Amino acid sequence: MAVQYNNASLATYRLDLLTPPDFNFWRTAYSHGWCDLPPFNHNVEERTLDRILRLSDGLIIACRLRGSSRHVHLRISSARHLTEQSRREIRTQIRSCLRLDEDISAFHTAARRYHHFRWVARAGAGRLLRAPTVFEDIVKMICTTNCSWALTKTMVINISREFGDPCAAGGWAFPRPDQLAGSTERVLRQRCKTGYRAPFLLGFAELVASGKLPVETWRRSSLSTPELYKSVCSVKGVGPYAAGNIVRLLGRYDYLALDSWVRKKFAELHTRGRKVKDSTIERAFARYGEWRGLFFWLEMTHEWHHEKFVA
DNA sequence: GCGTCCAGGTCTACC
DNA sequence: GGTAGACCTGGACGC
Repeated sequence: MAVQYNNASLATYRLDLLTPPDFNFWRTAYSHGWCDLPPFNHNVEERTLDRILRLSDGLIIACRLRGSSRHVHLRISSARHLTEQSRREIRTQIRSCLRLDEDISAFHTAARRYHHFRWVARAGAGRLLRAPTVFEDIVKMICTTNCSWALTKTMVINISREFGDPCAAGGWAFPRPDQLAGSTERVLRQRCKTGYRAPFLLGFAELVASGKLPVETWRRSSLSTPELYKSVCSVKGVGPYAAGNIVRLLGRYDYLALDSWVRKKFAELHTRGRKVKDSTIERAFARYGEWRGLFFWLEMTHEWHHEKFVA
């Protein structure tokens, strides 16, 4: 679902975001599968990341992001004039997606202590792409559980198309909680292919839309990580794997978020393919303390960084 | 082409 | 606290 830029009625704007010295655009954009799920899209050859954003006045715009040494360059397609307020919102949302305001210098300092992780700081790795909203991250994470990546993509595309608002440049904005809450289990099952996850997604959207579950406050929560993890686990359909990944996107890295893929990858890297208990994996990474979830993910995806990210 | 089996996380009921 | 079975889809496999 590529964003189209050939509509003559669209105005094009350009914005530049200054980035921290320890930031690498493409390693962040391609840090995990989110770049592959709409309303994100990406182009590996051109190293661009596309994103459809919803602004507070209801305007839906398309952005194409490209990185350089100290900037992220945005090309924005909009059907309406972009006010200064709109531009501020776009900057804020993209900065949040790319974690530009997250200080990971302590992580890079820790990484330099380990020979096999020295590449991390040199490469500017460690920031994980996230959605503009916690709501979107959690809906997508539920859609990753207990299925193939192809089915996850199908679910997310269908949810966006069924409930999201169309973008003039092509594609859809991700639906708001109230838009998803207005659905039914039947529609989610049959048209979105979410299967047994339908009541989980509907219940979650209803709680967020009603204000009973203020998930957007979780990114600035003062709760300890175990307390925050417990809150995330309280969402029906979110278990240890999904919660571990969600708290990473909230900026907490104490959980490994084990799923079948990383278990297999760990076995390949450490035990010649022999399966090991989860507790063995936990013990192996315990020494990395509060950053163990991030060290773990970067080790599991080390090949990506060396095969796909050589600058 | 059809039927069967299996993988993939989480929930609930039960022990 | 631990375990078994159900949930749903799509891919692999055998016929």
